[in-house]
Amino acid sequence: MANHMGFQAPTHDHKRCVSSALENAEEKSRVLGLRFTKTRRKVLEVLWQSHNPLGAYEILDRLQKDGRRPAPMVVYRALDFLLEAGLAHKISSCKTFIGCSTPDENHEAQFLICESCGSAAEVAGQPLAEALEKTAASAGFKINQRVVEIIGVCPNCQA
Amino acid sequence: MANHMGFQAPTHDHKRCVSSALENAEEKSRVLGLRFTKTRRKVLEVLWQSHNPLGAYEILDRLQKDGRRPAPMVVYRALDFLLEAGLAHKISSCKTFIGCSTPDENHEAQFLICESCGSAAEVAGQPLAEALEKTAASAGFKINQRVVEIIGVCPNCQA
DNA sequence: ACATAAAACGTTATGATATAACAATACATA
DNA sequence: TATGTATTGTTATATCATAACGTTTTATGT
Ligand SMILES: [Zn+2]
Ligand SMILES: [Zn+2]
Ligand SMILES: [Zn+2]
Ligand SMILES: [Zn+2]
Repeated sequence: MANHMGFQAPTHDHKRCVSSALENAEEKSRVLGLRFTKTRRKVLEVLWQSHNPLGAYEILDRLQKDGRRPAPMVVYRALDFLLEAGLAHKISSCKTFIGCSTPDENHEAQFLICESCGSAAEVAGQPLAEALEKTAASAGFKINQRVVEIIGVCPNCQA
Repeated sequence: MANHMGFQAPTHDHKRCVSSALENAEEKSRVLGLRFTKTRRKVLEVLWQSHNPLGAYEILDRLQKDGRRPAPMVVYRALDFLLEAGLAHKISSCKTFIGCSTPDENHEAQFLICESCGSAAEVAGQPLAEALEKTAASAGFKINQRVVEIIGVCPNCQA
């Protein structure tokens, strides 16, 4: 079962987001024969502590609580796996990482990022993807990868 | 007069791109009362040496040829000015900078970036901007800033 | 169960990108 | 020319990311 897209209400049951994300990851790894190891699981857990994207060194800080702080490589390697497996995304413009809310199928994510509360939400890509495709086609350009990061204010912070 | 959008043919007269970009910058600075100083001009010249975005330290390398290599701050400060003035853009996903090809009016740029030759082209934002707006609106999100960077293969490199 | 090879991990070191802070200089304008 | 403001020069440091290599764990064939 996939998590929802879009921004979650402040009152939502976030434990469900977490457990669902981890179950999805287990399941996807099992199906694809990927090794969802302890470190990788822990990093994904940390990413899902909130809907706010985290920098690699913030992730390190939070891993530290379970003992001594690991070296940066540990986190970057785990992140490489999670990105590769489609279980997390990188947000280039903020140099941060976030758990994928719809890991069922691999996809490139398009994000809305709130500059007030720091949360980020994936948005459905289809209409956007078409607009990108059209734009590229008219320039004779062949798309391989899309980076779409929209910065602004989320509905929760507007209220 | 504005430079063109889209990818330039390999045979195009690039000297015109350069002179036009610098003239535009002079003019815009004059009109807005900005100080288009020697360093800022030199950095913009370096950015316009090609249609390929450059990292800050690549820019430094190229400034070096006119004497000793300045400190990174020099380039980052000049870039801050150029970005602020709408004379250049940052491409987050590549950590690079490129001269703006349509500096007449301030705008956020959307880029096509060729992973084969490294060149990048601004594309007309209107249809895309509408798609983004629609997507955001349906999530109740208020847009302040857009990052759209499409990676793929340019028409020149497909031929 | 055992041997073997591949994958993942731990650790140290280093590279690449970006900013802070402050003194010195150039510039606008009164 | 005097005065305040913007820009520059310089040193140091913060932040983000990867290289390299030896050890441990895991999967697989015998
Ligand atoms: Zn949640
Ligand atoms: Zn918010
Ligand atoms: Zn040109
Ligand atoms: Zn190309």
